[in-house]
Amino acid sequence: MTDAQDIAVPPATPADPLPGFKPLYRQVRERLVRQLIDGVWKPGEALPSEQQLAVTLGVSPGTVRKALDDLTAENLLVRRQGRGTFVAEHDHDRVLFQYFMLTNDNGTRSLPESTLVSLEKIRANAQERNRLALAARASVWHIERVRTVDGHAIIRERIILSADRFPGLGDRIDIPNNVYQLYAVTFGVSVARAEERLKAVAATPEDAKCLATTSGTPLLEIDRTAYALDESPVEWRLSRCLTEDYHYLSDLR
Amino acid sequence: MTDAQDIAVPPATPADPLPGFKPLYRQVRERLVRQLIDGVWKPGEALPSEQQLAVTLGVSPGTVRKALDDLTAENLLVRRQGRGTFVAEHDHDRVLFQYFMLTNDNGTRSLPESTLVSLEKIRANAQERNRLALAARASVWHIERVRTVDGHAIIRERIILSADRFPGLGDRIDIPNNVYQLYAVTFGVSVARAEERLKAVAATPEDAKCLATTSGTPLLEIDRTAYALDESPVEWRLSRCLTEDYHYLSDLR
DNA sequence: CAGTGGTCTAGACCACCAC
DNA sequence: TGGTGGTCTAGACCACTGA
Repeated sequence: MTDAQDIAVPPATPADPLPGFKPLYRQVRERLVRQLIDGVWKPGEALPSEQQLAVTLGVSPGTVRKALDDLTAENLLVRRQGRGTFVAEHDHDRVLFQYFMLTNDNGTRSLPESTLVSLEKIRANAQERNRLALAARASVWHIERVRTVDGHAIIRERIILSADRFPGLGDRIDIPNNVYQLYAVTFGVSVARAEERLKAVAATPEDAKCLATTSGTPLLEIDRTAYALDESPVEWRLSRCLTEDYHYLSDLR
Repeated sequence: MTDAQDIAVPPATPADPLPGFKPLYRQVRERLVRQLIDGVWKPGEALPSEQQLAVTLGVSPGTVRKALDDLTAENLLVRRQGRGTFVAEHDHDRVLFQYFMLTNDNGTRSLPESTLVSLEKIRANAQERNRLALAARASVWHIERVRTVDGHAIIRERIILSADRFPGLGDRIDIPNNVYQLYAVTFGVSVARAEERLKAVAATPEDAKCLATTSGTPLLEIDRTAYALDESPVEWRLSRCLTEDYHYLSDLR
């Protein structure tokens, strides 16, 4: 067969409207992402084999492979030789290594425990609407937590979520430590990536109380926006961290 | 031809000593990296074409391509369609986007100007020897600079380098703003990647003087170790940044 | 126009895993 | 043992660049 520059459209899917010519493996990638968004395969489940996907999509195995390689590099899929290709889960390790960069100065990494301070639903202010791309009179959840390692409070965090996107979240008695798994399993929202903006700030009196330190102590403020598979903002999280015995690790490459 | 599980060793290069079986494209990658280290192709220069490399190395074009793809993903090479594959340079854009994460809160990015404060050669202390993997009585350069944007001092930085690896550096009248280009062009040392550890600290009186602020002001401390192509530590850099109008941008994905 | 990287295909065999 | 991903090969054609 020679170049078939577009995927033969199988069942019912709105074909890309003359996209200015994307490579085939790009189109395959986007088809797969859309199916991930639609929940065709859930986190932890296996995709069809490369061979099957190639047949289904009417594309050569090499092209499917390239698309899967890309998605794996983006941490959306996990490949296990001899077993298959799986939808990435927000398990302990992924959250620890991909979404938690605070490291003990002695080099060890661990996820702090969380203690819920408050959980309320309020009308979103302008900044919150902007960060989460919400409509004019939308509401949001405010989750306040203190996070501890070995009984030492090191992080004070506030999480802000669209109340529409996470209905009934406030009725939950327990907010698990790993909220990204909660988002995925209970609300069908998978966090695909995040951006963090870091500043050094002075502890407010309230910070000082939560973190057992003194007002004015320098804290590392982490301002995170997390995005879903469709690039919509899912979560706005503001953390303030004591960095006397910890540091934020960033790899430049 | 069927699988040739090892590269045919052309001229004179010590063949890998039974590596426990690395994939061919890995071996190709390592051969290429070694040639980069040896300066066979200098930053900005073009490598031979994929076709030529394949013939030279006695490997199929697809295998060469995979190795080049990996090196490109690591920012060691740059590919330009229709032109060739080039050794990555530490030009303004690379330094700005790969090695300078401080961003104005309004979203603009730019490299601050540098003002040299002091440059001296001293005996390395234990911590410096440890960070730079130096021998017992080695010496180091200390470069102190203040960095400004629009006349505002926002960063105070100290750079520590092995005096042996950068001979005669102290005789230079000018230390350019872009030191990584200096390392590469003048000393043949290419920085390949770096790790940064971030903390919030209180400004010392000296910090306060350099940055036109008050003692105790929260500063973002960036502790960077930069590594060469052979993974040896090249530079230890300690920066203290005013983050009232700036933030450190970190992508989680 | 010739030369380069970029895409796509097709098929072989290897390494690993579960049964 | 059969199925999966991982590697390697071979060759066609496309897209881009510069002379």
